[in-house]
Amino acid sequence: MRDPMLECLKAGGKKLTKPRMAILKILRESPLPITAAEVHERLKKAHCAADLVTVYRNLAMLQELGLIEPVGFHEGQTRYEVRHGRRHHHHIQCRGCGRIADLMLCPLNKLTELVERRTRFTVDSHALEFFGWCPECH
Amino acid sequence: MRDPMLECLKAGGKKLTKPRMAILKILRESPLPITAAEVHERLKKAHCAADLVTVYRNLAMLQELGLIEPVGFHEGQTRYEVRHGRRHHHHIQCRGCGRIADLMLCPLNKLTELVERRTRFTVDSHALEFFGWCPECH
DNA sequence: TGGTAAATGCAAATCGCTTGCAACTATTCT
DNA sequence: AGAATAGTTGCAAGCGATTTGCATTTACCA
Repeated sequence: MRDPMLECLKAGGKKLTKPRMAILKILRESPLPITAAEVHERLKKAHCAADLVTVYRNLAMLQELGLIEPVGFHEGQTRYEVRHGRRHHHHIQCRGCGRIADLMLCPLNKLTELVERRTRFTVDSHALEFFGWCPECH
Repeated sequence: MRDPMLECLKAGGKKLTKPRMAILKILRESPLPITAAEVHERLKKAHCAADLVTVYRNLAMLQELGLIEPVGFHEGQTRYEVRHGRRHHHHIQCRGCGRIADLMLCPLNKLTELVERRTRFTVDSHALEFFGWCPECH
């Protein structure tokens, strides 16, 4: 097999069903975080249509296994992005057209320690998104 | 008058109604970001009950005027926090009990320029939240 | 004080997401 | 290969957060 994501699924006692494989493929092919509705839409286009409920259930499961990560932009819906094999990074979204771009940087490695010292929390993860205007929108 | 928030409302052609003033008071008295439902609840307790719809409409309006700011923790609901007169800062939320704490720091002043150079977006704002475990939860 | 634009409350609608359940299907065990 | 079974799926219904339509009320400027 030799596919770390599939191996992780097996290790978790998950079955490699047709809808699941199609959903995973779509997630892996998307360079940017996508919503459940978008996954569902792309399934249709790829003639592997699965129910939207199935999409939600698989997204939840993949997130639990740590294979995908939620990304939020205050849009009223959650986007997801594959984690495996991709470097930790953040995003910027255009306030005009909603376009999202990857931001291959993270200034927080050093800061985490400071946050832990100040708050006495154990920091587990963080979310960082930028908002602004893309070249086309202004 | 001499209240910058009220002045901003007037400048926007907004009326200073009773429900609105009560909502504003609650937001200003909350040291941490709160949800629409929480505002609504506290209105009741303060015997200034207003409809939940009114709360939502006012939150949307205050956000448009830039007087309050949304804060998201992937909770399925949006929290809001007064901006005026408070220093720019971020938050950390406990994955166990949901408790939120202020984090009076922002490592992004310098970074914004780099982001703009790299993406060609004009950066307008950013959101940064930390997640972890508070002392009580572990 | 009256006129008017804005705001409110109520009911109903919408949206993103979750749950219950009966019908399937990938895997595992003979 | 075939049966047993645990995990999955689709459909219908449910749910919580937020929005919309509309008739009624209210702040506030002339």
